[in-house]
Amino acid sequence: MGRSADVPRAPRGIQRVDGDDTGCAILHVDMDAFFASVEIRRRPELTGKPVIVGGGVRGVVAAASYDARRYGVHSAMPASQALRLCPNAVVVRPDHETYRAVSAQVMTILRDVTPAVEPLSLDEAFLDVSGVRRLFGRPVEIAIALRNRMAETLQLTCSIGVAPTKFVAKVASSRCKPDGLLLVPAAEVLSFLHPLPVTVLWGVGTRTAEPLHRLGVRTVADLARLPPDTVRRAVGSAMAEQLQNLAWGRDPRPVHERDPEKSISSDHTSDHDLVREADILRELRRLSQDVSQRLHQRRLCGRTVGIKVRFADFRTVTRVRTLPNWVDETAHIFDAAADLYRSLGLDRPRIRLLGVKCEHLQDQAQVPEQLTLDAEYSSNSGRIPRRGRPL
DNA sequence: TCTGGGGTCCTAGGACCC
DNA sequence: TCTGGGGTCCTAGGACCC
Repeated sequence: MGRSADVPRAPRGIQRVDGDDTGCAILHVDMDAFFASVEIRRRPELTGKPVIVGGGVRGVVAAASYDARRYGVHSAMPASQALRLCPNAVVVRPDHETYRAVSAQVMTILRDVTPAVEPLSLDEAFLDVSGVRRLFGRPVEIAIALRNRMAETLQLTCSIGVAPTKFVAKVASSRCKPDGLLLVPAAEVLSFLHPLPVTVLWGVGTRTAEPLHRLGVRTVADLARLPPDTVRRAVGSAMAEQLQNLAWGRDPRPVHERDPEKSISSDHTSDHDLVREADILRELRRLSQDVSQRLHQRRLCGRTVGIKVRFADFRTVTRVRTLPNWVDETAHIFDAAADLYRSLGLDRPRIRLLGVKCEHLQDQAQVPEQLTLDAEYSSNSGRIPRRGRPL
């Protein structure tokens, strides 16, 4: 079947390929409405329809096709609200296994160009193409070839930003979506960034935007020109320095492969609030088992176990405990989680979400065997030396 | 309107050690 | 008798990102 002609052509995005791409070695590749596009590819009858991936009693939108976005639907929006905005949307339950498999194909295509690929999530990655110029041509030529390759072999569209730094490349890809390609030449970085809203900066979400807005900061240029002391007082010193660097186009972070994972967690919002302790403990055990399985898959164990409890009123508490031993078995993780839960001393709680996590991760091979033995652990259980705040 | 699930990083205070 | 300063680890909460 001549499928390449059937690539869903939502509105074609901005295409800017002219200009000097010398020094623009960073590409940010972002698949368009990834989960939704994968679902539409699997069920072509959905082409042209508003598709929402997500849903559930208390669910949110994980991805929305561009036909759904026209109604104001966007990811992370409560599904109930999305359906009010777009009652004729087709709601599809997420199928993360398939998304992971397609994501692996995407990353393979990227790594065919260069090993310098840094995945950010299933549907996004940075590439540093400075080392493959002789092999594959200028950065813009590489970006064009990648977009063609995605369309031909995967029947999926992506948007690519080409720029001198990661941050600018990422902003560029977000400004040309969907199905776009945007080059930001080195000489034009500031004229590109400065008119944009300050919220495009990495780290400026709704909360950080508040003090900035109070200072009259609306655009990246406003922030760039503010005295550093003023920015520090508004957002703290670490954040201030980072934001002003980004605002002046300074972003020396290299493209590198992912760091090892630092934590593994599993949490779940129940369709209906949990109130009975037996139900709560059953859920903690299920989550502990999930965390344990993923630790085993990665041949890891952890030394710190934590829980998260979100009440019906959305108030959230977390508790963590660093154990004397490394753990990876369900029973050990659950024992610690249940102990932490009981230490909260809750009286008839209404709980909408429970979570379990493990951190301080270490390769199983590097952990002395006897430290994970059951006997040793259980003799400690419940009498773990505590520091800091009593629970 | 009613808020998922997977993560990372930062802050601030306290304990503890040298 | 009064009391420094640096460094590390631990914990709770929160902001942010996809």
